[in-house]
Amino acid sequence: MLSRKTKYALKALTYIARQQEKKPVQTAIISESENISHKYLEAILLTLRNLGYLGSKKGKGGGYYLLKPASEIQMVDLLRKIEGPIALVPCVSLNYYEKCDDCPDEGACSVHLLMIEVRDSTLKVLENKSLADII
Amino acid sequence: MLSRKTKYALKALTYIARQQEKKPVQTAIISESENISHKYLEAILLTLRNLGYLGSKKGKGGGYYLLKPASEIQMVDLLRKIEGPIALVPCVSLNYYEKCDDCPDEGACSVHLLMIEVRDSTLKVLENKSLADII
DNA sequence: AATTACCCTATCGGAGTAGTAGGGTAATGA
DNA sequence: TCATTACCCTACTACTCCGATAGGGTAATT
Repeated sequence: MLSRKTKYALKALTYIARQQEKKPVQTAIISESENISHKYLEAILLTLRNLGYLGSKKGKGGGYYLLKPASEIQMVDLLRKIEGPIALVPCVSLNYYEKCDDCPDEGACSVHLLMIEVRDSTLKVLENKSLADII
Repeated sequence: MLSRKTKYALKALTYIARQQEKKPVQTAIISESENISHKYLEAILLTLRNLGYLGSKKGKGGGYYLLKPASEIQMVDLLRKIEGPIALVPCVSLNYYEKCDDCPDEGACSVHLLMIEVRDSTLKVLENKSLADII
């Protein structure tokens, strides 16, 4: 299941990306439009900024804005950074790999092999999606 | 992420399905072979029995056994019943649908549309997999 | 009748999530 | 300059779920 945090991050990014002008968007506006708790959204936007997706401008007329064109923001990267692994079990994760403490042999594990297939099909979708695609 | 419960359930089922003879398999044997807490496994096997996947036999020489051929046990069904929804957000779940409290219009939600694609690609994998396929 | 193995209830610590509280700091415009 | 606006940061809390444990009860074999 996708966390609310990730969902909010996606919604906020699409909201910002949808703006015609490059003007910064205020957090209050996003939180009202998308029905997200204002303070909670602040924390998320801050994360997105620290990840290099957003820039911010303080003072009157300030807010958040995209640092890259929406077409260059890939869904896979975003989800991995906010949500964590794409894979459903750590032992098939490409970016967050962890060995199972119980499995002596991954190659012989039926769950392992099944989850690789699931992971790959999910990746296929996410690797071909940018922020621009979902606006 | 897949819960340990589901992973254990899959492992237990494959273990039972691998037996040549139709003889019942004891919980103790499964828990030792697959490194699963014995008591916890008991609860899982009980669930699988109540779901109609397994039968059980008490007394000496008892244990659990498959009620259906492995080829008729579909991964989608199993995962849905043990783990819950396949979808990553409730609003795109086919079997566990729930409306988002924040979204006024699902059709306009970018997250919604993206997650439908992810769900469908996952389903495509799981719908073509039976227990027999992953042994 | 004793053994074996299934069956059930209750409980618990730990981890993570969503959200709140409250304040601080920097940069605009007037 | 100075007040306003809006970003920035820390800490805390209520809540839920998960994996696991404890301890016993019951039914069916040999």
